[in-house]
Amino acid sequence: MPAPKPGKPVRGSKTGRPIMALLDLLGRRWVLRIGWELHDGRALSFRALQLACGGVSPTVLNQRLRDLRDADLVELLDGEGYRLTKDGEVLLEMLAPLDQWAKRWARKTK
Amino acid sequence: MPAPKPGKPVRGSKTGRPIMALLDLLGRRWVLRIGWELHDGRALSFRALQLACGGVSPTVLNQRLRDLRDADLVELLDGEGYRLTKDGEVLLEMLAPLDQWAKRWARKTK
DNA sequence: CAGTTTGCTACATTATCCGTAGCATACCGA
DNA sequence: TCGGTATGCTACGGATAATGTAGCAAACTG
Repeated sequence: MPAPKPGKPVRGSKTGRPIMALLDLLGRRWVLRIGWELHDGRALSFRALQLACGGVSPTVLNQRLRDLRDADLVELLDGEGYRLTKDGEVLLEMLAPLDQWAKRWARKTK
Repeated sequence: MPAPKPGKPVRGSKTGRPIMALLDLLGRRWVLRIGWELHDGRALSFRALQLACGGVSPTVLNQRLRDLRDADLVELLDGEGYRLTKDGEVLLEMLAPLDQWAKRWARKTK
């Protein structure tokens, strides 16, 4: 499955609405987690990122990184490793409050 | 794979950190989309929801709905169909700005 | 020149998803 | 009482995606 692009039909939507492409992308396995590990300008090498994600298989990791790079959310810097782009940072700042929500969730679920 | 719970080990994390469980849940296929279709208190029948999601197979849809119900994000109301719980609404309000972001993204990607 | 680290690929196995068909229950009008 | 329709949902077989292990080629390091 190719990386979702706004304007193109994606899984479950032929209209090309940007939000649909985004939901498709973010809903792919490991994408949210990868973003989470890279937030706040943190750059990680392929292997460090793999480790941070609890040992994802390099196959999927690489595929997701390609998806994210195609979407201009992540970039590979020579000698620095992978890092969020400016756009990627903006997107992930939006997801930051999820951490708080999750903590409340944990308290309630007990 | 069982529905992720805060406090329990999930895919890629054995620590039980709530955010990890949440990222696992939200990263499952169709979860974000289902939430998106149900936002703002909208209740949809199983079949209407299936249609709204572009014809997802009922197998996965049911599995995801079960995940979401286990997480108390979604509930099935007799005669009303599926709807977000209060917690679910709060979570989805956080994701609302994604729509704006996606639109800017679309403009840039052109 | 051996050892390490880099990003990444190959390959076989397993898990997940998909599409279609269909079941059981409940309602609704004739 | 008999379709017809809608409900939530399951069965099943085939397609697709993810996993785990091994390893390669290039760059750097001692």
